[in-house]
Amino acid sequence: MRKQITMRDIARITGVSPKTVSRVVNNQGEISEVTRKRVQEAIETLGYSPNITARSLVQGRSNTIAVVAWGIEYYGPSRVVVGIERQADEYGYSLLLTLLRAKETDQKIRDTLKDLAARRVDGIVFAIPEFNDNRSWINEEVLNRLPPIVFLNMESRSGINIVSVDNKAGARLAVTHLLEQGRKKIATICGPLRWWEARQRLAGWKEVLDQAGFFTSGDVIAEGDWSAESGERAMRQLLESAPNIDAVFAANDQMALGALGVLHQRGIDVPDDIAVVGFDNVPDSAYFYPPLSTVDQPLLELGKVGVQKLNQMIATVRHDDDGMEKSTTLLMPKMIVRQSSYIDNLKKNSL
Amino acid sequence: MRKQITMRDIARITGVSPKTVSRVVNNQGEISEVTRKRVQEAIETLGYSPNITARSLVQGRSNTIAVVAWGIEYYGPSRVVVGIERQADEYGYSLLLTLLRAKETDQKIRDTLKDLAARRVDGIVFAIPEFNDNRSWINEEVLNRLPPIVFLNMESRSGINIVSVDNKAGARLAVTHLLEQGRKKIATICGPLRWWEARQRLAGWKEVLDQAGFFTSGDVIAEGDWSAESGERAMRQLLESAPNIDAVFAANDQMALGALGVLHQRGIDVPDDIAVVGFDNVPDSAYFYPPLSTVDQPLLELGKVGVQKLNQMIATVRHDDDGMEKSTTLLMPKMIVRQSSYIDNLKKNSL
DNA sequence: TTGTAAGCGTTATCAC
DNA sequence: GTGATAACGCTTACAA
Repeated sequence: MRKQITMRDIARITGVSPKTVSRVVNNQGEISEVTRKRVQEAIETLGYSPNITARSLVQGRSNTIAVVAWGIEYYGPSRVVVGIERQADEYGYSLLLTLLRAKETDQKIRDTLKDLAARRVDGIVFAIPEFNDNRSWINEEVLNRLPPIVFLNMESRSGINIVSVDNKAGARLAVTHLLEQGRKKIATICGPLRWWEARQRLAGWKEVLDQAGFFTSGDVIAEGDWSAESGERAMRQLLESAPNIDAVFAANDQMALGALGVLHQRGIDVPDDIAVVGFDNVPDSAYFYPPLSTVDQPLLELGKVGVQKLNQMIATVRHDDDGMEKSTTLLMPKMIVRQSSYIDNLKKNSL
Repeated sequence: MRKQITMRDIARITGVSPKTVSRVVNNQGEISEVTRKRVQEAIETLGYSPNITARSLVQGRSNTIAVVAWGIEYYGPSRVVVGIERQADEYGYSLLLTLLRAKETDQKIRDTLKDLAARRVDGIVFAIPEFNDNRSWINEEVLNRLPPIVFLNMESRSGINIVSVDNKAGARLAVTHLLEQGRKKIATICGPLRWWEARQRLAGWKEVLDQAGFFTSGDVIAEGDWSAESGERAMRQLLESAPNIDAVFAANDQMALGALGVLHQRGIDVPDDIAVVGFDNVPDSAYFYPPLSTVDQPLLELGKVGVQKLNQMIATVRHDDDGMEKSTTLLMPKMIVRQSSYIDNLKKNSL
């Protein structure tokens, strides 16, 4: 990586014009085999590498999209980023990764986005979970100054493009499954309720139980913070406030894991005494003790569909079809039944 | 994001030269308060955003570094990327993320790096684990055509900059701990031995046992593939080939988790009958049943130190001090003792 | 304190 | 098929 070799250098050496070198590099236009060969050889031997920055400048597009994400050290967010990267790669985009902390101010978020706009990324995937009022900065004026942007996992809303997993439906799956297993008193360890996803999962739980005519009073709800430790706390609280429960729906697998630990300590059998269902289907959940029933989210797909939608927006903007309809796409989770909630008929009969 | 507003536009409107606008934008040079205000206002109202691509072109630096990574859906790799992102952000670099699959060919790796060079990233963090011969492409000729590059977690080697966690030392910690707990027949579930890290961990296990004069024959070694499922298989194999073991060192927490599952099924008590130690300290490991003793790797730091080193390389190249010494930096893991390997004295006496 | 001119390395346009 | 010329939007020298 000494002095940069430019197109001009290649042109001078091979005795052609820079534009011809450009044509060879980009495989465009008709070129005689002779010159093409000669140019290509010069490129090889000199180790010429086209300066993509310059190309971006003149073409007005960077072939780069940015993802603004949070918490990629956790399973869910990192899966989503993987999906985003794969689809971006497929489309030929490079991926700029920007990580935010959980509690960023509005100002910080806007500065980050402004910076991405300055870097002239072609589009942005906003993959920060919705909580508190961290969507309050969204308005037409701000969006107009930004490249095309698609939001992941947030409440449906007009004027912007969104792709979300249907968390409420996922919770419904879990609780319905528990009802089908004959459970009657189903408590929940919900996530932090300042998170939209946590509220959705709680709402799904409530919806099914309300319809079935079961209680959903406060004593069968314990709020955690997604961590296993908070799951322990919540489980202890539930055993106190509602000792006669026969099932727990935890809003994520970590909290379910914490709950399992408490149940072991107390000698409460899972699933015979209390069934447990989680949410997320983290890989380890199949090896928890006992293997955890859970709700699988299509996280890879969430990322992919997000980029697909973004790519459409980018294409639309380019063609000046100022009219791409903004919409929300919902992705469906599915139920994974394992031993923490399932008693097979053989055993059931003998109980 | 309609037509791009340029410096010229701002200049024309405020009646100053483009260069003055540039000075305002970059806070450089002395400018009268009057013009600065005027320019700034114009920038605000027009929503001007400087084109960083153009700046990169003229300055010959992109203020971007790239990370080439693998498996960020797993805890370890994602932590490393987080560390990289943080340090990059601190230095003012943007981060380009490129993900590779496990089994990429040499050619694919080289193409990827070539592309990053074309994008004129200022440096590259190569965070692909070393396995098989996926380092065989490294040679001076290739490196010379690449921006500064630092390698993470690979065998020490002259001519390149490396930052690694000392996996062998980590394994030694684990096995030493088990010996101190009075264990005498310590088996291991090692990782796939085509991985450098797996070989290191196995070597650490062997080293300590050899020194202590204990057996390390094949029947106390079972190879897994890092997955919990392979941990199950390996544990079953060990119980068959060496039924009298009193401890297992698993080369990662997932495999330890699988092993725990098998031990439960067989009614073998952990840690009374068999102690188990893992490696990685994934967050969930504190909530396994029983809580897992493990070796904590400084993964965030690995990423950070990598970027620090890279930043030095970048600075060195710029100053044409062609002489930054290439070196390997080793980071030390630490032992985390939990209940899967620890019997406190009270209980010990009563056994 | 501010302006002018040149150039960064490409590609687009239009000509030959 | 190939080339000349003018951008792209900014910064660096150097002037004023």
